[in-house]
Amino acid sequence: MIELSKAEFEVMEALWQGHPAKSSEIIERLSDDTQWHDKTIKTLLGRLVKKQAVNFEKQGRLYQYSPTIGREDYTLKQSKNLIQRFFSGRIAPLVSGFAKTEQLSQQDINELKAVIKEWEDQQGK
Amino acid sequence: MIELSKAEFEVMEALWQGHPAKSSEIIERLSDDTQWHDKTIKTLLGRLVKKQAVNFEKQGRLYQYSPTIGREDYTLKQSKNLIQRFFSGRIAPLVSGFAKTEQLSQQDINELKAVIKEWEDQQGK
DNA sequence: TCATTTTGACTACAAATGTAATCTTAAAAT
DNA sequence: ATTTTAAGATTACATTTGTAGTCAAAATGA
Repeated sequence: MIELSKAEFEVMEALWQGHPAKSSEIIERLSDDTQWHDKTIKTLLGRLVKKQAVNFEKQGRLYQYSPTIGREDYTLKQSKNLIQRFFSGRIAPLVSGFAKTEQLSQQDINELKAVIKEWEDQQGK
Repeated sequence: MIELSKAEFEVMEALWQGHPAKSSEIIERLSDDTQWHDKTIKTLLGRLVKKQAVNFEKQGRLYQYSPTIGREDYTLKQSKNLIQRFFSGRIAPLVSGFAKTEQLSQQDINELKAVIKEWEDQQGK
């Protein structure tokens, strides 16, 4: 599985916002959230290409970069990995701990209910 | 916040199992799960002391190590951090994604229901 | 008592990571 | 046409991490 460092993940975020994208666009997008030097971002892009999390096509002398992995896939895999390591693969302890100190919205509750309903329908079947 | 590497976290796991503990005990516990050389574990223990995740008391020429941070605290903080970075701080997307590919137990479901109930009681109040 | 083992302290070293700077070449500006 | 700029390639360098090895002192065994 492709592993991304935190900085690399930030670059992926910028790329997931829209692609293919030129390095100048990625740098532009990241300028909102970070103070990174453009050289830094180029370095990170290069590492992402090496890791095959990103690929590019040449448009003349410019490169058009695209992610090779989806945000959903990546974040979910990482989340599962953490849940495995920290909570023996069970999600409920995480949710109850989380709920104790974080604000849950009505939408969160609705989505949790939907998950439960789906599970119960599955059981009855 | 104290940040632990993966290897350091494994050592903490061994220490959380029971403490204070001598390095020989920690090494013994870790021998079940890893192939680490005892020197490696000593190094990691030293780094944990430096990071102040662990402290020790001298018992003669031996050290008795103890964690300074709780497992619950640490894992929950890291989880929140991940939820923040990956899901804008909302837990529901994680839960629904998780539920799609992982097995949920009846216990998980019960705990999720309890979280929901608590939230709803809070709202009505 | 002398050799051996064990503990903790210190040192080692490659890979990954954060954070750029320099070099080369082509395009853009004057 | 020459200078300046911008992109990508290559190089740099400190810190963190994984994974030990060496050294000194104390304890233990023969």
